[in-house]
Amino acid sequence: MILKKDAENSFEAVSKGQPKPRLTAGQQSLLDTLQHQPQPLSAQALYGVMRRQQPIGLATIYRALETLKLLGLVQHRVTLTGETLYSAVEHDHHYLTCLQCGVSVPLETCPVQELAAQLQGTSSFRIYYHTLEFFGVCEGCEG
Amino acid sequence: MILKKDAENSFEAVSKGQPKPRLTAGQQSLLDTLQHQPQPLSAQALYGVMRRQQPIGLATIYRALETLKLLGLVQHRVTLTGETLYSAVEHDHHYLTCLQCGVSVPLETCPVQELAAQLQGTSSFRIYYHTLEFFGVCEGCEG
DNA sequence: TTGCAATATGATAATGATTATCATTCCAAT
DNA sequence: ATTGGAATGATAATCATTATCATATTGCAA
Repeated sequence: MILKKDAENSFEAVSKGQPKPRLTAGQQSLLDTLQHQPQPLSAQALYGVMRRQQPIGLATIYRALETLKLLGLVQHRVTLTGETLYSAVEHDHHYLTCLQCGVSVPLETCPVQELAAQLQGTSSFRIYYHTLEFFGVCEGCEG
Repeated sequence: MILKKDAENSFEAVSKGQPKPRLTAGQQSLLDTLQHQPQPLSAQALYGVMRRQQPIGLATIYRALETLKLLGLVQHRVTLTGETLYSAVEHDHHYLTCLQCGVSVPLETCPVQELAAQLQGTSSFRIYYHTLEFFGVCEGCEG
């Protein structure tokens, strides 16, 4: 999925004849915040970041993330410790994670785009994003 | 990674000159149970299943799953509701999940094997398994 | 075989991220 | 301006997972 970078309302970029919900100020604000992060963030971390700018409740963060996820604007992945990390849907960010120490190394390549496109045609799903993660043991832990 | 199906001790199949820990009775039992499941199961579900055969504590299930994961014998994935599902590492099981209703459709193809092999060489990781998941909205929910 | 040390197990309490609740506030359309 | 519905905040509740700790089991050496 391709996302125009500086679209007024980012939703435009992915809506394809869908009903067009407007983002609330809070949701837009969260999306902006997320788009300026170099790393995926947990809801709690976002809470900390955003609260420095404006008063906002934790529950609102969770709800906004859920909404944005449903709109295909935000994607998630789950760490080994069970926290969910969120990021704006822009590029692919895939990881190689050590099951032992938990360190995650971002990957460059993503061979999944083609399959995604193919699935889009084959299945009856409208595909928003995907996760691809490798798990193993890193050199340091390989003892 | 290829796993001989009826190996005495399944660990043999993936150990490649590693220190060779023996599985405890409980761990082996859990692995057997998992290998006979057609679907990935949560720890709690495994607790329910295994308890019908023999007395076993929930904490033991979690510990055994962790151990087997570190040995490369068991893999995990996390559902939208936050529960972790475990399965024996045998085949690839990838999914297409609806963000709205949560339904998961298993996929057939897996284009990741080559990349995995490549990564094995490039990175300093010993790769055990990977997850590949697509998220979107299914036809029914596409309102 | 006996005894010791290390590891595994069970039961249960504690943790912590996420959700549900509910009263209040904001918005859009009448 | 008024009203109905959605959004928000604060907080309590939920629930999978972890930590704790006492007990049981195993591996190993004498």
